[in-house]
Amino acid sequence: MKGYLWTGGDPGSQSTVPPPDNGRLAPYEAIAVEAVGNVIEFWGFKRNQGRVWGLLYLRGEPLTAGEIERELDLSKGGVSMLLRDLERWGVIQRVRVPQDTVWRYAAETDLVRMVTHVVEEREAAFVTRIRADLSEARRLAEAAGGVPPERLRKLERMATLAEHVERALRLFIKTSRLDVAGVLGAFRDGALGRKGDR
Amino acid sequence: MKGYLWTGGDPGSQSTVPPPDNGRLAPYEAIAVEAVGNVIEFWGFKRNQGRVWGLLYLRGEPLTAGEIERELDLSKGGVSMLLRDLERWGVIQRVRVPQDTVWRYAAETDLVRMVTHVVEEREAAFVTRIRADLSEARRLAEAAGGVPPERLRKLERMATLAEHVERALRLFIKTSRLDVAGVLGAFRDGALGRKGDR
DNA sequence: CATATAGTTCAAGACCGCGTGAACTGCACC
DNA sequence: GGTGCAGTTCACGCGGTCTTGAACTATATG
Repeated sequence: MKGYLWTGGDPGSQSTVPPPDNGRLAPYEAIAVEAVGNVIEFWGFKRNQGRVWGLLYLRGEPLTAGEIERELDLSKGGVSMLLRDLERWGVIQRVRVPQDTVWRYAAETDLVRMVTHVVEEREAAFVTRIRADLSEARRLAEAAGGVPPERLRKLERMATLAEHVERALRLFIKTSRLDVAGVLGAFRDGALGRKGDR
Repeated sequence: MKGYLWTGGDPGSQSTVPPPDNGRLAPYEAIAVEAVGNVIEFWGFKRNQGRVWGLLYLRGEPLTAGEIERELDLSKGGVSMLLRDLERWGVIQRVRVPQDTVWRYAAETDLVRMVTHVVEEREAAFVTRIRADLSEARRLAEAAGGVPPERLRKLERMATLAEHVERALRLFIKTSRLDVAGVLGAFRDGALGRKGDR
């Protein structure tokens, strides 16, 4: 079992078997949370980052680390790191409820923006690099001499190809942004008691 | 060392240290091959699948498994599996040179088509599934009753979002295809002594 | 100041995918 | 039939990533 909250607690009170994990997530919540987890993983982040954000978003009200830990069955340390990441990305916000001592965390609605942003950076940089490599290869090949022109043509073609993919990629991101903008509008008012400052 | 060709061979003849891997790949070849490897890995395939294809494409003429093994410093078994995969995807072709007993492998020019194809399948199916999950979650939530309408709205929004991402994705693939088509045309004649039958 | 709880950090370990290399099959040639 | 090489299959191990859990710091409370 993972829980780590009641350090000295007597675990035998509720039931002998570790309570089957997700403390109390309603089935529909579990599904939704997993869905977000999958999406986010798909885009190259950690699954659990998505799950945490999903939970926070769905719940609407800020949760404490302990609650997240329990609901999502994660370790204390893990939650801490996940929250830090998400905060750095700007997709959750750390809030302090009046006269309460613990931090709570609330979902920003910018998950999409973050994803497209990061993806943009990552992918674009990557594809650009590839292109550069291929140019370099062609340069080298030319310099070396004795390389059949046939091959030079191939290298050139590969580079061109990369260029085109790059263009398509950028277009995708832009489109995705635009296309999603409308949704985001509606989305935005779903944010709860915090201002969307970023 | 990886080489595995001369089973009973005396490895001491050439030099005491294992010949520094990539048998004879020209620097420019190495770069190009790695570039393809990176791209392909980026799209969720195995890096070495890309490297193999890259080598075959660049070389133009069909190579034997042994040659690939040596040039790319892979194991016999590995090469076999990689080639099988690539052949299944239809991006390389197994050819038998007249009066020669070994198989040789030649690059098809359809790498791009394959990538977009597979990506299409994978991603689209994936995103679709997410959407389905989210709908399901909403259904469950409604059925369960007692779920604040606030939440229902959120679930709905997530689903809508997924839908939009899906649309953008499809568009991307289509664009990429079109955009790349021109290049492919030029590409195509780069294929050597084999018919582009598929 | 002592104690308890919230939060952070990081080494150790679980987990997973890939490639290796050995055993095996198949085929050709002698 | 036997030898040798091309090709396939698969259990194992290596290397990477993610998570855990314990030690540690910070902060509040009596």
